[in-house]
Amino acid sequence: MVKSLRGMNDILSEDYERFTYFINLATTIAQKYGFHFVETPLLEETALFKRSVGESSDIVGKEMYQFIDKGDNDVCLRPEGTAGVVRAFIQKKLDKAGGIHRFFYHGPMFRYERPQKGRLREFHQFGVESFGVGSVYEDATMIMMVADILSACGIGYKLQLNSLGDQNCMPHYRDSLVSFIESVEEEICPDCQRRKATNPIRVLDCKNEKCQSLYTEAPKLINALCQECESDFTKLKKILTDNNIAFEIDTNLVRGLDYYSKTAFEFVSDKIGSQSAIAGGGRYDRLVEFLDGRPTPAVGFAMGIERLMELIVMPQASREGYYIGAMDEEALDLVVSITHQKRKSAKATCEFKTKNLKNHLKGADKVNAKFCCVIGSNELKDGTIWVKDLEAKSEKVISLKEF
RNA sequence: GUGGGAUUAGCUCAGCUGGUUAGAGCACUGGUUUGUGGUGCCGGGGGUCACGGGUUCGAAUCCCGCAUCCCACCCCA
Repeated sequence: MVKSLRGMNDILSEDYERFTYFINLATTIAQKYGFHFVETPLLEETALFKRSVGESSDIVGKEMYQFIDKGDNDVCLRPEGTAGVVRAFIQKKLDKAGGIHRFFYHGPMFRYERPQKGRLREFHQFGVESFGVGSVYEDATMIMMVADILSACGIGYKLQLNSLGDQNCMPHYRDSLVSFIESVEEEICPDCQRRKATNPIRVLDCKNEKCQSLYTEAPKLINALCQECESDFTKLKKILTDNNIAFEIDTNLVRGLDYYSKTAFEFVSDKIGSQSAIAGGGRYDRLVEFLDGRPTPAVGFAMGIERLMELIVMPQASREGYYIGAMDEEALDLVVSITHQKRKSAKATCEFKTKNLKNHLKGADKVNAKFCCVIGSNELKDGTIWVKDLEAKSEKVISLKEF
């Protein structure tokens, strides 16, 4: 039997109900915040991600579905959503048009990772990107939007917050951190020795106990912020506090993608195992410029839909529509025609087998219909139909015209 | 990519130190004395025990390999 590829799932039945419930809910909220849907290709030039996500990230270094297409182009399946949206933003010359542009998207992403719970090779993200607003109010707005979406889904979370600094303060901090790492280089774990070169900030959240004890002496980014980053971060904390959004500062919080600066945030859940980040985002004021656009401040976030799935609290499904069946062979054709008519205005299920009343009621109950409608020999003779409201438990016989 | 655990019916799982035709609950399906469901009763279908080898008179059970899922690392949503 041919099976789906490792780490790639089918979404159907109840999962699909849940999936679309989330998408619809998140879409409604994003639209309330003034965001517009954008769809970008699943396949992009590999160079786009090398330049945006950054080659130091494992995502680009070893997790991309990359290949040469028949036209000899180096292409890959998108491992994340932001790069494509930024590319589209620049390609449509919205950077030159100026003004504010707010987008949301959802769709599959691909990373060649070793799968585990909450980590798939094809997974789905819902994300938003805001271009043209440099104000930290927009950062706060992003966080509020995530909080709104999660709350609407009935999902509990913890919000972790950090500032990554900007091009003024981050390089200085990075230098001082690297020289600190060099001072303890002999004693740290091999992973950290590798990180020193690829992504030195990452050493801070190493899980090795020995490393952690050494890093208590390390310089903290939060103490090295320049004046602008410092005041933005202070302002952000005030806005969140004013709006009753609880957060904790995590000075070790690092976004995995190179393009982030200033505000970084992550929403985590303690109910879904080790892959606990359910949403993450931050500011990326330099990315548009990196991708050859006019410098444009930007901020965004992405949510991992598979990680949310089991946390979403669905509203109870209510009875809906009609179940229509026959108790006599002779009434079957009529029942099919009636169902066809009924479907112009409502959900209707037609039973093709004749059954006794009891079994029709069972059938109606199984498809969660609100009305069970049956035609037997009496009704066929009189041109009527028997209708029972399964919620109100009331029943009546009405003419087919009335029905 | 590294280390560990699991895999038996559509689902959740039993199945002892190898021993007749591999079980349960749920789900599905049929019937239930006069036309009343979700909540009665009786029946039925469904499993090359993940897959491939090996040991044995005999393997769901022991051994090896492989695939997938799960856990930790790594990475990240």
